[in-house]
Amino acid sequence: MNRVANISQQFAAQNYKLTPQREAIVRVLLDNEKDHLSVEEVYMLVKRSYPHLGLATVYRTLELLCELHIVEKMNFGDGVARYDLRGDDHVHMHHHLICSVCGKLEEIKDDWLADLEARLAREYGFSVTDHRLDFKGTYNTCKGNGCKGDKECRAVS
Amino acid sequence: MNRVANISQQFAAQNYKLTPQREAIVRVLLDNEKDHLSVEEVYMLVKRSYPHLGLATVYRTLELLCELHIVEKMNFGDGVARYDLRGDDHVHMHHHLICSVCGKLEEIKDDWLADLEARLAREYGFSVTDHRLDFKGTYNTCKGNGCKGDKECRAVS
DNA sequence: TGCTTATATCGTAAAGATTACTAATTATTG
DNA sequence: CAATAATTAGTAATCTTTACGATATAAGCA
Repeated sequence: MNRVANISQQFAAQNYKLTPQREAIVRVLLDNEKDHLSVEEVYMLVKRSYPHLGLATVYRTLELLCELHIVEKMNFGDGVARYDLRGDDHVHMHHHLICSVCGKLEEIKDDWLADLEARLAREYGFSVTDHRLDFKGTYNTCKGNGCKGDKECRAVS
Repeated sequence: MNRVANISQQFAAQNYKLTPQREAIVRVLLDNEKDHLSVEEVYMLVKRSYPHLGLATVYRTLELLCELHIVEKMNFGDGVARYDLRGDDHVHMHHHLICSVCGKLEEIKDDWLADLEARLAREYGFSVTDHRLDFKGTYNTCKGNGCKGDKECRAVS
């Protein structure tokens, strides 16, 4: 099924309407699925198709999408919230590689933690609904390019 | 060795001084090692032993401690940065369990990801210097207490 | 000791991100 | 069509963090 129609149904199921503004925002997210857009970035992109849209509407819509578990709100330490589309099944099980040299952020869509989550249930009595796993380090191809300095510690892990 | 003296040496090694203000802040962090204090919380606590201290000094000192890899800056999605003491060896390899019902935040100090990190080096050419792993879910003992509602989605994973 | 220079602090102003709020607009219901 | 509810726009207010100028403290040296 068309993904916009699918999301439209999810809105309707919770008595929300997919207004033109909201649809324009959803389309921007779908068109930039690989990125982790900030509110400001969504705002800029959506203005191309909907020039009149207000910033507060972007905030409200992203919050709503989050409530519906369509997107995930994340923070990578650059001072702004970023949003990541969840899969159709609403799970959000992927990992990030963040390179200290080039700043690249790569996504890995496997779920490597099934064993650990079983162990948490067994040993800690804790059942996992979601997780977040980020690795910080360097790509071998970036080695020797020099480090951007220790200021990177200012970013949030 | 005394941990404050140890940290004092680390300051000196980088030509920084452990001023009375900085020492008061370090002591608050050591006395509350189990917590993940925010700047505001550190500020409140340190005022007991150093009532005259300014907020900007707390920001600057925590940034400095971060630069020296003595603390780790983190974000758990409540809108403020939080700080976590690293071990004496400066590594920061532990995990968090975050309960959606009671809000408890538990730390697990094992390193469960050595295998995955080997795999990243092998398959992705990426060498890990640090990682972050948070699990969201519920403790079995919290089940049935009712959920605080889906507003939790507003928090950053 | 006194002078000079660098470092650190204080208090607050400024910046940036997010939320709150009011009026206006659009849709829905009867 | 009138009345009610939902949504949006625009902006003000809030909150966290950073920047800045003045003051204070410490270190180096004649």
